Amino acid sequence: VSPVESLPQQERLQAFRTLCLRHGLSVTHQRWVIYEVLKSMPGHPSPEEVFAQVRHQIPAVSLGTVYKNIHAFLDSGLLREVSLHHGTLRIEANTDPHHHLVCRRCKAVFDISEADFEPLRLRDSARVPNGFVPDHFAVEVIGICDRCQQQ
Amino acid sequence: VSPVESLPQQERLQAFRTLCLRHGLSVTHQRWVIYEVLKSMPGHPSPEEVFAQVRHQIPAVSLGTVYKNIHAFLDSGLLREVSLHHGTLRIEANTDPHHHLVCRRCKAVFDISEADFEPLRLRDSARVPNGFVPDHFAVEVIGICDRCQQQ
DNA sequence: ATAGCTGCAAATCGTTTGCGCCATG
DNA sequence: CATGGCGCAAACGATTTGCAGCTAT
Repeated sequence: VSPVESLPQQERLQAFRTLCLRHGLSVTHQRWVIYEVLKSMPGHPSPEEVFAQVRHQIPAVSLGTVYKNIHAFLDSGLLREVSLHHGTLRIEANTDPHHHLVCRRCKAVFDISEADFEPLRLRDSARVPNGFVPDHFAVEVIGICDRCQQQ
Repeated sequence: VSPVESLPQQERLQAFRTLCLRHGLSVTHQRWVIYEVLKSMPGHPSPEEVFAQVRHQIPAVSLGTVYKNIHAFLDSGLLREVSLHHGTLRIEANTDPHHHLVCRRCKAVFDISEADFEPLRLRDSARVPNGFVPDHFAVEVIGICDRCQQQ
């Protein structure tokens, strides 16, 4: 439970107003409820899952509104998506061990050799969920590519 | 240019036959062309992009066949996809610095604190594409989760 | 006031599936 | 000759869009 979530609703709303102001978004009832739902859901919800929850509080809400608001949050940088999501399947034809550089703006992906990293490993103290057996690491270096830099 | 790509076509085909045998796939003309196209394309092609290329060599090929073969490659482990692809957008509501554990089989995602990793960094010798400005790392620990383990 | 947001319904896009025919092992 | 793969077309699920009325600033 993060400190923000334990604040009374009044103060959470105030914090949300500030956040929206900073990110250039206006504050609507739907947007506020969608944000609260996002923050309260465990894991990494999909738009449909968010919609289902929001519906409990605003029965007339539309799925389109949920999508529009999620994009408002992502585009303004107020929230992030879990992983680059091209919306389409991408095949990795490079079978050499390597990782990826991803441009935050245009989502272009570049390869970078695994040998370019200092060895990566979990601390001995790391607490991994029960019984999860790690196999390998996939690293994304998020940043801005040359082209996008110049615009 | 990988060594495989520079072999004459005859030998590449032979290598492909071996690969298919090892992964339990039969060898068809379409499958072979799709594989060659995948290997020859720079970057991380989408099914549509592959389809467009394959069409140059087999005008009557169908998009469905491209999808089926891509899945044959992925399911058999002959190739990988670039990144976990839920097929749906996932929102990251956790704003604490953390990384992800991803189950290869069911694609479930768990959070793991950034503090659980030994410090991650690029070697000084690392060669990053011109002008790419790194911002932060996103690590996925790929493996098998408890539930999937037991099935 | 006015620019932005909402709900609705239709459109679009990526992907999957069912089927009758054909190629591979 | 038996199984699996092919092309085709229809189905499907996720996401986007256009629009007319309402709301926040």
